[in-house]
Amino acid sequence: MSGTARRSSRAIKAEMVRRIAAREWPPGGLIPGEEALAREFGAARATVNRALQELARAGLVERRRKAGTRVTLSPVREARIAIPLVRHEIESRGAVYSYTLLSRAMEAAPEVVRARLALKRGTRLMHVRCLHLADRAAYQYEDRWINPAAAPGVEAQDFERTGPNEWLVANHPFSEAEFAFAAAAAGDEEAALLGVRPGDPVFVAERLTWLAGEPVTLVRLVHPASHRMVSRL
Amino acid sequence: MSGTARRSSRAIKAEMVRRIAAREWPPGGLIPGEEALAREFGAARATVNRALQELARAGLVERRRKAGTRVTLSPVREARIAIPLVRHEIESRGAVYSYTLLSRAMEAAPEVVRARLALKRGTRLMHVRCLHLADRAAYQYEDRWINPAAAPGVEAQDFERTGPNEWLVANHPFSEAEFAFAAAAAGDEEAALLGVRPGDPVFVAERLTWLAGEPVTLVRLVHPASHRMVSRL
DNA sequence: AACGCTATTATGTATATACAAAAAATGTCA
DNA sequence: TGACATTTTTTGTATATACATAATAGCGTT
Repeated sequence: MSGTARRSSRAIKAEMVRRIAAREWPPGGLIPGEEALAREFGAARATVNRALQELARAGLVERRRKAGTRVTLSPVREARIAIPLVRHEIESRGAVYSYTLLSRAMEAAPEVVRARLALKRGTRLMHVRCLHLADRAAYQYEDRWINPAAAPGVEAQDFERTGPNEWLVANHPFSEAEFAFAAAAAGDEEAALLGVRPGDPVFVAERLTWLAGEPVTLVRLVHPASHRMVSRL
Repeated sequence: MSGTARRSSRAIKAEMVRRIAAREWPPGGLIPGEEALAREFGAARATVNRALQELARAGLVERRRKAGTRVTLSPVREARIAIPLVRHEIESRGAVYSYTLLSRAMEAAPEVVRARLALKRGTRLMHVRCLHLADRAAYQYEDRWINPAAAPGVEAQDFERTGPNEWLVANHPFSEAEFAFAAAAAGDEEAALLGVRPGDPVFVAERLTWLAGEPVTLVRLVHPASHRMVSRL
């Protein structure tokens, strides 16, 4: 109730991180309960709770009711990777972006796609294939399936001048997403489009998005091996 | 009962997601203020605030004081990628982890390594090469350079039974890191070790860490192309 | 010992209240 | 008009309180 500076959950969190780093709270060790910490820091339990929940989300501690909170034994560090629009990615490198539509059609979803999107057999999806170029050189090959049920209006889009991602991002936000990255050997068609030899290594990013539980789109983005995805922690 | 469920921040969040999905709250559109929403949902403002903050963290809405909350128009989203210990990664798949040390020596840093770590010419580093196996099959080839100035005690480690990463995470935490992911063609030695043919695609992860500005380690982790790095948003 | 019930306890979350902070909107003055 | 200070609005966060929920520990019965 006092007008003095309150203990911020951020400061509390920082101090907790320090203790974990300094091994005052050793890996695997049980740390004091929220009430005790609240007393120690001179803060409300809710404030300590917030700090601890954030640490738990960051993977530094593990919490269980009744059992208490303990420092994670093997802190899984996390790297954050920005997923920009291809166009911005290319333009930010000072290159000229251009775009080519390869194909666009409503098709019955192939079994692999249907299964990954958990759709009913026979569902028809919009299938778009296109190429993104940086300074006229192939930069990314995009093979995308869009669920019209979750993205009404797709069928009216021709995707002649702008890619489906730009349209989706502007019109159909997603609430959940799954990303996968891998290396693969270029297929004949991909190779021809990207200007590499069949069998050459390519960098593949796959993205699957949902909005409120309904699958929106599954996309496979293929880059030549020279592509590097970089992230700083 | 349904009364409590209705007031939960989860339920409120779900309803908000639904409205965004249904475009009742269109992309770029301003949504009602917290107080109005609290009244509408029959909840406290703190509860609505929590729901909105979670939506903001997920990138679905953008919030600014005084300006209010609006549905995100062009989300430059971020994927978080977990960087676990190889051993845990393998064991969590239910496979048996094993480890083989290939070489360990103090060496003058090659020019490429020296430059990336911004070290003085002639600096000697610990060079460790090893292999991580899942159920006796090659899973990851590790080629690592460690700066003894930032990781005192390396020279006393033989790395016969456990890899350098386990020792590093337990003894020399880092404050900054740079990650890079790419596809590459397997070199002759890598290919032999990983059981693939030279030139076959491999997935390469590079990691560079610093502690308080001083470079600690540079590591190149090579996986067969079957490896997928997955992340959920 | 094995099982199941209950009490205990730490975390999880909602609420009302109060105040802080940021930023847009507005007013003031040269 | 334009720069700068002030007001107002909206989100951000701390607090005390209350109750919910999950999981353990303990007890008693068979």
